[in-house]
Amino acid sequence: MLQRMEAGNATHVRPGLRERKKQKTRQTIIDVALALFAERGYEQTTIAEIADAAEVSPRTIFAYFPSKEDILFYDMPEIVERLGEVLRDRPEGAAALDVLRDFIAGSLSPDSNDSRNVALRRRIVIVGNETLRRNQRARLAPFEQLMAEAIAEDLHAGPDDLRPRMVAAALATAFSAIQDHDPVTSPKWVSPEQAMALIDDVMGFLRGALEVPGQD
Amino acid sequence: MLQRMEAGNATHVRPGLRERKKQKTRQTIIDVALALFAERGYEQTTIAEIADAAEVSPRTIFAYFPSKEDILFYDMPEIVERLGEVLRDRPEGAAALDVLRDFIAGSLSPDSNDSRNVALRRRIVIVGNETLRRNQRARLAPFEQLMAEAIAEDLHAGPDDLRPRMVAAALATAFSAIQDHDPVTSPKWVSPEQAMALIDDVMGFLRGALEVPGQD
DNA sequence: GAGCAAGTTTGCAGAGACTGCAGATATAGC
DNA sequence: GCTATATCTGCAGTCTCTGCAAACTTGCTC
Repeated sequence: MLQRMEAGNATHVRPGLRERKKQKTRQTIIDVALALFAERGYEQTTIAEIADAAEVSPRTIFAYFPSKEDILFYDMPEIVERLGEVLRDRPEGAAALDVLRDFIAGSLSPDSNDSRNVALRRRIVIVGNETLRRNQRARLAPFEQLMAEAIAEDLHAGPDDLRPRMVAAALATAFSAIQDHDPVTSPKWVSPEQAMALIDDVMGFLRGALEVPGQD
Repeated sequence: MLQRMEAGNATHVRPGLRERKKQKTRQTIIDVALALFAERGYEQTTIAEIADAAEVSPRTIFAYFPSKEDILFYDMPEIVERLGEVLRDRPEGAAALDVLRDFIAGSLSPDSNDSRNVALRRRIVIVGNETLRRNQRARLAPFEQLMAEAIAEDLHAGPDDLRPRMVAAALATAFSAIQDHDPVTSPKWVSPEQAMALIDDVMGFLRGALEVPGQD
């Protein structure tokens, strides 16, 4: 099912044709869907049109994504997973907030101009639609959950201590505020440096909050 | 269109038959819908069934509520409005957090056993459904918005200061955590006293956070 | 390379939310 | 009672999403 590559990195494994084809189809669906959403709006784009542009049947779309919206938010599950790993594997004594800071720093400097454009286009689509804005916020819940758990560990907080969840919520809010800063009126990335300065402010604020005694 | 009542409070105005009938229909829809949701689950209840039980046509349901979900969250717009008023009309110098505290205190002691049961039933319905849980969180956004604005005023914070939004998010999170505390496994109200103690903890935490210097 | 098992794609039929429209019905005010 | 106006309803239609079974691909074995 998996074939080792003869050349190059010995641990690198090349998936079979079937798997590669699937990945390609998935990517095509994402690409054409995002293009259509950006061009004519999310609601104005039907599954049938996406299927048509991706040259698959409408039924196939649903073999890849549970819902139309999941096409737009295609990368969330992966990111949640990565964050989960990072937090789980953090060395003893590494504060959750520090790990989070670095994780966010990492996600602020995207790999390529291309993925930058994809991300930007997507943000414009989301901001332009009430329902999507709502649901984006809702989709942050898994992140909040992970962050809250990690912070709770750091604080040795019991399940009834609301502080971890509050801090996680504050972080999620701050992060989306920074990320979605005016993508319509000024469709530019906040420069990564600016963003990190803001994040560090936020971290400072939250650290301060957690250090105030008398709460437990 | 409106008729003054002959007896009783002189400023009291009694709506015409048309309006009263509308209110009654609306209430009936809400009642039967909540009953059906509680009995057989949200997804398992169709608009047609609600219409049937409320003795209106399915089409009429959509004259009253923009979507099936809005039946379940029927009271949110009203509460948002009330919170908006309370915050807008707060006397000079009354801290937003204090006003919020009182507002929450008010909403924790419902008028009647009956409305208590309605609220409890609804929470069970929501908690039992992934999508509804998500969307409940998302529907708190207007509250967060109002709170953030009021807090920003108190702090004389500029639009780029993220603290008001963070604190508002923390509050929203804390509030729903308290309210939705285990409604399935232990379908009981947290006693209002307990709840207020928790809220006061939360308030203390947030006040502490905002007092830490060095952030602006 | 033929052939089989397992995975993938597709079409079809259908449920269910929601919308626009136009005709029927009810209320308000005279 | 009569008319203007608000409300209700049925109808036809769109769209997302699902289950199912038949076609098709791929991977593997002989």
